[in-house]
Amino acid sequence: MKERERDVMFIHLDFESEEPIYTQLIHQIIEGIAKKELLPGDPLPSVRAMAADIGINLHTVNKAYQHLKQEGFILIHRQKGVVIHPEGVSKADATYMEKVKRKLRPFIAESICRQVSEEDFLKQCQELFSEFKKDKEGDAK
Amino acid sequence: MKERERDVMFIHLDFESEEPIYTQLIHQIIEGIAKKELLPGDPLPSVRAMAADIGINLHTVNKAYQHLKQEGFILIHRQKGVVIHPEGVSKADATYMEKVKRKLRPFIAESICRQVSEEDFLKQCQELFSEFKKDKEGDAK
Amino acid sequence: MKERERDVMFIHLDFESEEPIYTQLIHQIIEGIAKKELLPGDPLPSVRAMAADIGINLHTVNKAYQHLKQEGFILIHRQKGVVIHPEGVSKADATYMEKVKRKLRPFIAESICRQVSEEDFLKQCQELFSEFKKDKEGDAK
Amino acid sequence: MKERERDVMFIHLDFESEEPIYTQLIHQIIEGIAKKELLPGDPLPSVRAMAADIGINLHTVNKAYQHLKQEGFILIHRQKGVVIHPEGVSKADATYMEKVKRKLRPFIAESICRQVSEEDFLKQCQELFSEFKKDKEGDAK
DNA sequence: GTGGTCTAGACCACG
DNA sequence: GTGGTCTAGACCACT
Repeated sequence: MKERERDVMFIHLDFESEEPIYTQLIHQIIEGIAKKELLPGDPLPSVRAMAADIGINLHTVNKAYQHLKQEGFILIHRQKGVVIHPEGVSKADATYMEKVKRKLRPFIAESICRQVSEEDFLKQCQELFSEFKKDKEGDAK
Repeated sequence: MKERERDVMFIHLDFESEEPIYTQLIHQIIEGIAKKELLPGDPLPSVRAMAADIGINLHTVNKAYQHLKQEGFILIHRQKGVVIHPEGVSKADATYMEKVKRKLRPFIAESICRQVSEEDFLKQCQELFSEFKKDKEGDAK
Repeated sequence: MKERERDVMFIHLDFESEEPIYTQLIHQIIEGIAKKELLPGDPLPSVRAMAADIGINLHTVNKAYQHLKQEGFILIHRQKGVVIHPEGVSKADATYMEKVKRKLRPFIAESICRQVSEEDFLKQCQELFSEFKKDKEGDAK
Repeated sequence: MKERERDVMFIHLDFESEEPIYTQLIHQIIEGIAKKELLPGDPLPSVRAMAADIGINLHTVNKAYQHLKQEGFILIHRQKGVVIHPEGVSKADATYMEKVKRKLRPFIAESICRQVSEEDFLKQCQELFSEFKKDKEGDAK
C-alpha cells in the first residue's frame, strides 16, 4: 500500500505515518522482544549500523535507543555494544497499569460510541495476544 | 496536583500533558458521548464560549470541533449551533477495527514484555468498559 | 439522511451544509424557474411569508431576494409583491459563459485527477439537463 | 489587471477573489496535477517556502496542504517532505460523482434559465477538458 | 451573536 | 531545516 518502506531485520517503518520514526523504532524493537525474536542478551546493531541499515538519521536511532535504555529494555555498553537487557524488563507495576489504562481509555470510549461490544473489543485484544504468542512457540532460535 | 487545570462541564484538561490540548478536548467530548452525558442532539458551547470556559484559545477549540465534525461525532448546524450528531456516530467498520488493533499493538507488546498476563490485560479493558457503562444505568436525564 | 430539513413549496434547505442558506434559497428558486415550476409572472411569497414558511431569518430571505432581483430573476414591487421576472432572465452572454467556465474548472480538474473520462463527465451533465427537462414536458400548470 | 497578484511556479492567486486563498491554492495544485505539470512523486515546496514564494501566511499554505493530504492528493513524508501522491488520487466513486452532480446542478439550472443550450454547455466542458489535455501531450519531462 | 478566514509570532518535536 | 501546536487579534459572511 504505502509508497516506500524499509525492511531491515524485522524493522518495518512507515515514513508517512503520523507516528514519529523514533517511536516506531521503539515499538518495533519492543515487539521483537515480545515475540521472542529478540532474547535477553541478544545484540542489537550499533546506532550507526542501525541508522545505515534502515536509512534514517543517527539521532533518530539514538533517541530510540536512549528511550529503550531508560525503560530497561536494552543495555548500552560502551564496548560490548547494544544488547537486549539480559535480565528482562522490569515487571509491570501499578504505575504501569495505570498508564496503560489512561492510554486505552480514548480507544474504548470511541469504540463504545461506535457500538463495538465489549466482547468484540476483548476479542481484538486476544487476537493481538495470540499474534505475539504464536511466534513464540516452536521458536528455538 | 498539576499546576494548571481547568474544569468546566465535564471537560478536564491537563495543560502539562504531552497530549495536545485539542486532542484532549476531542477525547473528553467523545468520552462524554460514550458515558451518555452527551446525548444525540445535545448542544455544545460555541467555540468562543467553550474557549472562554476552559481558558484556551478559540482556534484550539475550533480545531477540536472540526475534527469531531469530520469524524461524525458532532454537527455544526447553521441555526442550532454545535450539536452532538443526532443519529449517532457511524458504526465501527473493518477499517476502524484495524486502526484500533494497530494502535493497541504497542501496548500489548510492551505488556507482554512486562509479564502482564492476557487475563490481567483484558481485566483492565473490562474495568474501563464498566467505567463507561455505570454512568449510563439509571440515568434517565 | 440529514437530521432536519424544511420543505415548503419546493424549497428544500440543508442547515448542515457548508453552503449558506441564502445561496441555497437562491439556487432552489432558480431551479424552480429552470424546471418551469415557476413561470414568468408567477408570484413568490413575501419576505416575511417565505421566512415564516421555511423557518429562517427575514434577513436571509431578503438577501436571497435582493440577489435574485439583481440578477434579473425576479421583480420586487412594493405593492404587487414579488414575482418571477415576466420577461424572463437575460440570456447568457460571453461574460456569463466565462463565469461558468471559471467555476467549472476546479471540478473538471479534480475529475481528471480521479480518472473520470470526458464522456462520463459529460454524461453527468446530460443527466442533469434531462432532470430539468423532464419536469417541463406535459407540465401545463 | 487586479491590484495584487502573485505568480510563482504555476501558482496564480487572486487576492481580490471571494474564493478563500487556501481553496485557490488547493485548486491550483489540483489543476497542476490534472495538467501533468505535477507528477506522482514530485516534491512540493515546504509550507514555509511556498508561503514565502506566493507571499501568504504559512498557516494558509498549511491549511491547503492538510486538505490536499486528507483528500489523497499529496503525502507528507517525514524525509522527503511534501510530495504529490505517488500512486495517484483514489479513483472517482459513486459518492464523488454524486458530489460533482450536486455542485453542478446550480450552474446547469441557471444556464437553462439563461437559455444556454445543452450543446453549448457541453461544449464549454469539452473546452475545459481540452485545456487540461493539451498540456499533457508531448510532455516527456 | 456565530463560524470561517487570514495573519502573525512563538515554541516544540522531529530528523 | 521541517511540520505541529498554541496563542492572539482582526475582518468578514451568515443568521
